[in-house]
Amino acid sequence: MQTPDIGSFIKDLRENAKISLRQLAEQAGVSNAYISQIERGLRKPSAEVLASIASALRVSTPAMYLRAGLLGTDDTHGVLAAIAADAELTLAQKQSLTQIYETFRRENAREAAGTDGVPVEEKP
Amino acid sequence: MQTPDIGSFIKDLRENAKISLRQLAEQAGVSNAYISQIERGLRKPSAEVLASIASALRVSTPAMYLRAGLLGTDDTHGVLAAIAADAELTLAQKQSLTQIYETFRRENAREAAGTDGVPVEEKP
DNA sequence: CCATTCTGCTTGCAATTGTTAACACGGCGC
DNA sequence: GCGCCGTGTTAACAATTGCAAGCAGAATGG
Repeated sequence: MQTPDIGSFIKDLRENAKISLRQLAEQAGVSNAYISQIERGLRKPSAEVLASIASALRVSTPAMYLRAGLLGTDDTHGVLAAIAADAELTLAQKQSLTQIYETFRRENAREAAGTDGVPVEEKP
Repeated sequence: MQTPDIGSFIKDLRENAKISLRQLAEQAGVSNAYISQIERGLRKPSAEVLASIASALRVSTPAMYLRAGLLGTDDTHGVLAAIAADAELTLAQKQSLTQIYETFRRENAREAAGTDGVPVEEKP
């Protein structure tokens, strides 16, 4: 596994924030016992719990996922992730953009020829 | 939940790719029965399984997470997600950049103490 | 000295994930 | 008719998540 351990990452963040196990548990909405087990690597938290903890620790969800090994590297261009995490788009807009982008990518991969009818605008 | 169902999304992608349940299961490395249950909304797949299915269906992991409701809206600027998904950075570089960025953001939030949702207790 | 109140840790327990069987239905060849 | 492979579905099962409740130890104060 690429993740050395997500527990010590969370623990570092928690101690850096100078809050106790129970305080973090309360803010994240999970039990204190579970936080303890997560920090020592005894349990592997789900994505939902991971996101809650990230929110409580003022860390972005993608950052936590990346650390947990849930977000990989080579399967995508950066564009999609940027879309997914952009705070200035609504969820519907994200899904539309994402789906369009994926459709384009699939078609490109299938045909592999440059006959492209719809130009793709690059957004800085 | 904002996601009506992740199952029909997967099913649509699978039928669009014209592959069977078992083919998708094999490529994703999960059981065929489980794919069936997921597509009908009987089970909620974990992030790992979701990522495997996404890979098998040639869809990016963030796109799948977004569709499953695991990736939210208000968590960050697009910067971090872009870092996470950038194929030209090593994992270690991503983590370093991410951590630095998060640290900056935390310090900004701490010093610009004004319109804040959750107060941070400071011990004098 | 004892009570209180922190800290984190351990122990059962319910709910869920994900698998390995099977199952029913349908098409095609003998 | 009978097999054989294909589709998706269901049932029983082991493994895991996540929680409520209680544990020991240290600090503080009556």
